[in-house]
Amino acid sequence: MIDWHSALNPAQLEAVFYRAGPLLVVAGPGTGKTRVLTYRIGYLIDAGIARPDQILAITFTNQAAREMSGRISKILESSEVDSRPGIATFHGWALGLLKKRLGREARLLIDEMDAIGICRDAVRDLGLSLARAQGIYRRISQAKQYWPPRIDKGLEAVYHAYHLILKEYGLWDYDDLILEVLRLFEDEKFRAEFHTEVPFVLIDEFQDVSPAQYCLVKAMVKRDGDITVIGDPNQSIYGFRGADPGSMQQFSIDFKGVKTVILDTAYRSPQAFLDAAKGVARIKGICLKSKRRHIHRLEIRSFKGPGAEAKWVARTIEQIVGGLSFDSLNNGTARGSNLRGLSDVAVLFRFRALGTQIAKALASQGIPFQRADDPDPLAQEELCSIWRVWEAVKGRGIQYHLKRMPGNDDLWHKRIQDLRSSPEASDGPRLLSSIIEMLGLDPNRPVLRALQRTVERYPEEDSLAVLIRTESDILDLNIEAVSLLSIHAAKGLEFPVVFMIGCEDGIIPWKEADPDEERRLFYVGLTRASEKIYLTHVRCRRLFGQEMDAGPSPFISDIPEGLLVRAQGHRPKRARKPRQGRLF
DNA sequence: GTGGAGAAGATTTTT
DNA sequence: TCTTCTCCAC
Repeated sequence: MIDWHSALNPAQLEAVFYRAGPLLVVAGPGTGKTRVLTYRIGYLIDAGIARPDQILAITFTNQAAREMSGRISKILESSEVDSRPGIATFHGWALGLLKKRLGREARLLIDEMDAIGICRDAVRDLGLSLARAQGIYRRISQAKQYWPPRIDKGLEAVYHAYHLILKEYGLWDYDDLILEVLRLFEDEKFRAEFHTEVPFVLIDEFQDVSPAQYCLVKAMVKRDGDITVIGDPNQSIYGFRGADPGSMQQFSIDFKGVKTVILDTAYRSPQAFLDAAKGVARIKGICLKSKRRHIHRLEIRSFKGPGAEAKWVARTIEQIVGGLSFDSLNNGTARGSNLRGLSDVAVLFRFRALGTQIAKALASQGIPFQRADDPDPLAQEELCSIWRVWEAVKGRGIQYHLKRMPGNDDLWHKRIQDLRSSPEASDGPRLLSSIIEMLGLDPNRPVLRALQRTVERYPEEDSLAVLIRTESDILDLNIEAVSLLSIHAAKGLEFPVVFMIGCEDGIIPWKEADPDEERRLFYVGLTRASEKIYLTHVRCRRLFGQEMDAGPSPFISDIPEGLLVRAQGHRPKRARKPRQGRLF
């Protein structure tokens, strides 16, 4: 028996039990968003309202999908349900649906790296050699965030050339998945069938859906259907991808009789952090109330340059995990030991480049850390070649992969044909060894051995890309290491101690970005912390060869002064110099 | 197909 | 400033 009432607060209960059509849940940071989603799914199943296969929950990342699956399994431990609800990202779900629906007609999904490569080809074919493929790809992708795609005049030629190549090789890029599914849904009959088969839809992080995804949501669910969307307009930080903080409001207009539930009890952040964040994001109306009683302040420090900033961050982390409690750090009175581990600490920044210096400083202090922006393992040449041969052997995009293999096309063609007709084609581990041998790689290299083990562990997994990426999964929060993250990447995560570095005008807000979105980004950063926040800025930073010395971020002055502690970056100069002169 | 010179451009990111 | 890409010569 599940004890709903002790697991959920009244607002959460209202959301979980609501049964009369479209539901909009506005959930501030740390108010139990995932909790509501998982319990709602659990309730639908446990109460016999829905069969698991009638439920589809869409999350923002694969990681979130995995986490939610795990939590639902836990909730349903005691109930006798054998199947599990569908939980996936938009893209993951779309790909599955397309494969099921189109069978052999389904195309091969390529990643961004390959898509940029194809853009390059398209640009070359058009004789526009000066244009930059990466920029073009970004613009094409931008256009495909809308339905129908918004192709501006200057882009038309490359856009069509790019898609012609995709078609020729039978490929889809990630954005195509959404658009192709939208195409499926244009068929009345298909739509009606879907409405009957999957009548319960839940969407997480709704403030960040793209316009095309929004259209898809409208197609997936009837206007008065059983849809739950949950999100926080103040955490909408993907405007560059077309997301619009107004989409939550729009939901109330587009769906019929929408019920709105507001979750305003925050379990993560202390009130001071919420108030500070609120000041920056200029939030009116909804007021989050913290359940955490302690008095906390945000500490601000100023440094001469990035080097000093990084060094200080490293030293402070060392102190924190060295066993000093926060209270003793703050006011000099040691009160018990709040021992902290490295995984309790995150360093957040506006963009990658800022993380590099911190990484260096941590490395030189011997502090273990992990970065969320580690490069895609498939970008490594060997792994990429292995993946290409694997895919070709599986019959996916043969022509395409052949073109991209180093060396002679015909030779590879023959080798791949041989492999395809041999028995190991359907035996993952054996296929992998053959490919490694064929490529002349040393099978004893640690990366390849790790890959071999992974393939053995998941013999039913057909996609090597999935295996490679799962293994080197971006961020493992259980590892004892400091997390270095962009603020974007930190969305949805929580850490006791958060450092936000580079709080300077021109960095956050980034000078070319939408200032309101930058405010929301700062809001997201501040609401990641549950115990301690350090904000740092430097007086002079060199970025892209240019000196930046515009002063601290204007957002800092939007934080009520009473919530701040201003501390010197290092020993004050004025005190030291004259004394030294006199004494020595 | 490689290597060197020169130019361009440089957030944020999911799949 | 630094990296990444393009172009052209060999």
